[in-house]
Amino acid sequence: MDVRTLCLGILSLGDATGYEIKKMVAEGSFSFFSEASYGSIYPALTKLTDEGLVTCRALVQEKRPDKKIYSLTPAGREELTQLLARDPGPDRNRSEFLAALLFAEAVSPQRVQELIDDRIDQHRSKIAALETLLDEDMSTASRFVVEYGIAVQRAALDYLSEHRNAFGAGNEPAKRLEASRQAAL
Amino acid sequence: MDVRTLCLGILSLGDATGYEIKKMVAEGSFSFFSEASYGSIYPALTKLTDEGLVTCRALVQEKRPDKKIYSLTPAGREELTQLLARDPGPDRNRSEFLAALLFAEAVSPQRVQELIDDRIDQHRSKIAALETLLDEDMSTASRFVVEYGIAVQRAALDYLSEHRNAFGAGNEPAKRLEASRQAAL
DNA sequence: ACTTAATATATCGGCCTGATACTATTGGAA
DNA sequence: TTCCAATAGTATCAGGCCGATATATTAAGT
Repeated sequence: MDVRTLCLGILSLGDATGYEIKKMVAEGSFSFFSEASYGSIYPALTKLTDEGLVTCRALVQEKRPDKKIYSLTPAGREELTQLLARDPGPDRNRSEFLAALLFAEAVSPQRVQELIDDRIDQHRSKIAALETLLDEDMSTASRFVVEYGIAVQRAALDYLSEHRNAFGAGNEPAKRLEASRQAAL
Repeated sequence: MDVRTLCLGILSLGDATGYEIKKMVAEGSFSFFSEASYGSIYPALTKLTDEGLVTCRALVQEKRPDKKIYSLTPAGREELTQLLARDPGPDRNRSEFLAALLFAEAVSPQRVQELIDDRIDQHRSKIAALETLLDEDMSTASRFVVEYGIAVQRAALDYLSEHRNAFGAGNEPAKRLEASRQAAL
């Protein structure tokens, strides 16, 4: 999902500033499945305004920098509906941690252990943060997404906890692999 | 993890061509946690060659286009060790599917149901594909990563199966949200 | 007194994706 | 048998996005 669609979607839930959108994708329940930087949010908001899909009103603040509050227009809502009608693409998971484990031939078993234990702590923190988000009067969709996130994080945590001793012996190096073996690697 | 490091890591497991590297990240056990396009792999390989971290030998084939087989040099292996010594960044999960659910106010319950059921099928396929990869004489690390992937996919599948009827009634729209509520959204 | 975090908008280099181009062979469907 | 799709390969490019950085003010912690 590109940042343009993400902004449209977030604004469909209520007005917001660029700064608030960034906070929502970084810390809110969006944080589990999306990301976006200022470098993409602000230009997207500007472009959406030019296209008439959102409107912007400036709010002058005395003790803070001025805010630009964006609102979805009917045309924007229509555009979002069109965008959401398409089949969503597959989920994408990226993990430097898992990559490091796969390439860890040169890394000591102690270091691997440390990496796994750190990751276990991080999953615990993430789960705690997601549980904080749970709230009795949150929407069905929000609850669904947050609980989904918790379930997945917990599965990772459990797997790591149960297999944290898997890397005992050394690993065997490889030379030139057969093509048939490479796919299974 | 940038494509440069990814190539170095894959080549540390055995020689490969750009085409093979692409196949491994797209279909092999790397597919669960990383991705890379030709547009990044080929330039990365060229640059790594220039830097002396990999070497390239051309293999002329009669009935196929010529191959360029890349091998890691000792300097490349050293560079990889340096790169892997840093703490891995956090995992990143992106999901258009979850986003679509959150923004689904305008979408019919029937469509939501369809979306969830499609996703359930996709998870089943992915799990089956990962299980195919499992092999008795695969390395400890590969097994760990693939099993991790299966565990996570299965958690998602289970959650979806158990909550596929969660979206019964309509959702309530929102106007301007309080900042304190937005974080919890 | 000093530094860190939070509030807020904005730009930019460079990495990366997705699409596309080009060529040739093999396997299966019509 | 003929044709199409998939496979095997390398390669480029427009445009999207991240991460870092700049700027400025205030609150709070040390």
